[in-house]
Amino acid sequence: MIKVMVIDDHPIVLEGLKNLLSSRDDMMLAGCFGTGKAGLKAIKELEPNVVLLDINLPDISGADICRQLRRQDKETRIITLSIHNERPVIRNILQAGANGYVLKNSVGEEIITAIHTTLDGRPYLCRKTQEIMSQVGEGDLVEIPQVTRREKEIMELVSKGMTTGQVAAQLFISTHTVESHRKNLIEKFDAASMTAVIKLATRYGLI
Amino acid sequence: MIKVMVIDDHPIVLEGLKNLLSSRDDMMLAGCFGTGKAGLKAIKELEPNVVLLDINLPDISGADICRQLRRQDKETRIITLSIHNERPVIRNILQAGANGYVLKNSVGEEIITAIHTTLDGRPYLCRKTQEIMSQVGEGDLVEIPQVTRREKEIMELVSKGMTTGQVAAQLFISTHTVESHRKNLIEKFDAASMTAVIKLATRYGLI
DNA sequence: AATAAAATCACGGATTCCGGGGATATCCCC
DNA sequence: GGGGATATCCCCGGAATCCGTGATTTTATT
Repeated sequence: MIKVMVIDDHPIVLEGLKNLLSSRDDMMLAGCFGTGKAGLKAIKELEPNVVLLDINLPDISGADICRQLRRQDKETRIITLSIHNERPVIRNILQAGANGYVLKNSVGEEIITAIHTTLDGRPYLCRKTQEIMSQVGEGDLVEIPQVTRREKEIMELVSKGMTTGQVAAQLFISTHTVESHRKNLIEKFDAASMTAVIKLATRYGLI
Repeated sequence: MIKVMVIDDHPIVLEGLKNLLSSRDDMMLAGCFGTGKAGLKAIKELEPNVVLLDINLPDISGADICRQLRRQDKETRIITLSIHNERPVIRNILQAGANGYVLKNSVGEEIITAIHTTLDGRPYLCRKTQEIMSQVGEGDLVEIPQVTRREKEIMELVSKGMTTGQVAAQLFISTHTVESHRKNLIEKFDAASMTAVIKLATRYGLI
């Protein structure tokens, strides 16, 4: 019996996956969680064979969750779910230690296949994802930078249109500090300006 | 026999819809097009009963296509397809004259239901969309501004991180002109800065 | 305990952005 | 033909941003 855990903050997706799993008699649902924190804790306790993980959770990024699990040298297979079909996003999560990537508009069958394939020790990408990854070209060298909690916070406020001064006031820190973070972000994203950073971050689902 | 036309620039989606329609004997495919321009022309000639329209086409925005069709007082039902599940996007396209809105991660059944419902003269929103639209709150008063071709161009270049001067050089226009466009965009989006504009535009699928 | 990473603060100068004006030419639709 | 939308161009001043360079403190991780 395969123990499957689901971590996703969308109730509808959760519901759908529940139904999918309960229709199979070789799998069982080992828990449903809506946040990364709760999910991580539960994985340690319940030790599921497979985790279906939404990579856009409110608290922790999917990549971070993967890294934390891999650091503990877990055998748990991680199949990531996402609506994002951009190369850098996919590669980023795979590099972080995910075993599979399935777009949310895939059919249930693909998820079942993904579970079996990853348990066999092979990675699994859904149809559409395979297509995307097999195309050579443009966005090839783009890496998704690792942003810190604070930097993410800064990006979110800046993307709302707040100026450096306003962000500083909101976070009770100096404008100089905010400027430092902005500079670091521009450098990390290898962007020409904060505007470009915001576009990339939005597109990659970081904010 | 219901004549259904599909306008979508994603071959995979096109393929899926083709299969879906060919499996029904009360519907027929009245043409497949990958651009708004080709689609609009074809609608005038073929006069389909229903158009399945991706709202993010490379050349013309989905909302513009709806408006153009509605201006001609066509009876054609328009069912829009999209991956975007944001309130403003949905409301915008419905206001432009669409009869239905179906998220791309919906099942084929929903599309069939959408076709029948809209032909009965009623609007149709897919399950998820209904949920989103029935939630009251936050993004309620947000309208998606109507941007011109030129403004869109400016947004795209700015979002790449180009400065006003660089954009002007690229487009062979004066920096003053670029500044005017930026100002107009900020005003149209009711944003505090260009950064916020880019975020909104990215999120709404405008760029 | 030691090293690394993240977060904090600081200065100065060149450049850019934003908001407030105004002006002209073109195209499309009624 | 007139009105409206679009695209183009111009000016100015105050504010904010970007970039280089540097440093301190807090917080993990080993």
